[in-house]
Amino acid sequence: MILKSQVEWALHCCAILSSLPEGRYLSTKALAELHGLPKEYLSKALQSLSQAGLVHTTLGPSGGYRLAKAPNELTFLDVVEAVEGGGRTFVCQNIRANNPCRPKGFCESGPCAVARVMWEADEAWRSALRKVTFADLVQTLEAEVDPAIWSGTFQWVLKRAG
Amino acid sequence: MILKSQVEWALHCCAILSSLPEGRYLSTKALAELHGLPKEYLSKALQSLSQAGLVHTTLGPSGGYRLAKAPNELTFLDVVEAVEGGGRTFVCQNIRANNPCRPKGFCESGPCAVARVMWEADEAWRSALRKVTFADLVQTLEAEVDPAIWSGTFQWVLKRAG
DNA sequence: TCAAATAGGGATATTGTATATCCGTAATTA
DNA sequence: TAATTACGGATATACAATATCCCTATTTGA
Ligand code: SF4
Ligand code: SF4
Repeated sequence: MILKSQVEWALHCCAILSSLPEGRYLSTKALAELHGLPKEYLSKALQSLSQAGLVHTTLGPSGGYRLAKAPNELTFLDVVEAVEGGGRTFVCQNIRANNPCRPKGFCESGPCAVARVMWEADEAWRSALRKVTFADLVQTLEAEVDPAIWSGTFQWVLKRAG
Repeated sequence: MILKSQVEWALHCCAILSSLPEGRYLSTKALAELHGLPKEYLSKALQSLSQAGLVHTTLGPSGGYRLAKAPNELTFLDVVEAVEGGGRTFVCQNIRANNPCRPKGFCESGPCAVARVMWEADEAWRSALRKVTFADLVQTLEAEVDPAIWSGTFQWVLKRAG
């Protein structure tokens, strides 16, 4: 059970977009170059973000992406669910219904204890991701990343932002 | 990102083994029949439990599986990790290393903020599963499952347990 | 006005993992 | 001794993740 790599890509892209000045847009091409990723495939991840309403887009030269909300309104969970989907990690196949001791046509009353425990764990996972915003992330990165690289990257991005 | 169905199978099998009288063993064949599952494939899941040391096995006729620990010592996390593996759901591909603004050979100092957030969420998930034991589960099931089916299943199992 | 650049979407190929089955071996029991 | 079991290896199948390609509509800017 591993998250698709698109999740990492989308998280990094949103981190970059979070520190983009108001009103500027950054293209798929720039984001792909910056992270060393296949442009066409990264585009799919960004489209997922767009469909989820997390980013805003413009067309044409100098077009691209910007965040649709302020960084402190955008959570990790938003991004993860946009590309990974909001489904449960535990899908119940209702194998209890195969129990030969049950009378035919016996109807179960709701999800059983096993499934509920697993779903609570899912919720704990989501809850942890919901607590962290991209404002938090940028703050941490600013403190941790080498200042030369940080500002170098910022300049690199600004030069390409439309 | 979906858990394999083996996880559900293993959880159900451990639930059954939890209410098995001390010293008795239940075979793959019986467990497969009870849940309506392919015997050969279910066997792989049970072998995972065995390799993880969660169950004890005996060979020959009347052989099979029993829990290696008491039900209140066996957690959901034990079983889930035995069949799904203990790896992280977020695997960092270190795409920050592709940043063209970085000097060549620049060496990152440990995992970055993005990965840490994701790993903390994983830990929250694991923590939730670690809190629930099979003693808890059996207690819940006894209270919820139709008494006729519960005791019927118990008899069915006893008849086949070696 | 027009050429270039962009997001977006559909089609498709490739890869990898989950699912499932089959068979041989060693151990154990009745 | 014959039947039954766990176990592991090999293999086949189904499906999802990964990756690329191509076409369209839109917008920019020269
Ligand atoms: S016991 Fe729970 S998890 Fe298992 S099949 Fe029934 S509802 Fe699903
Ligand atoms: S920023 Fe974090 S998650 Fe992304 S590649 Fe670097 S270490 Fe991995």
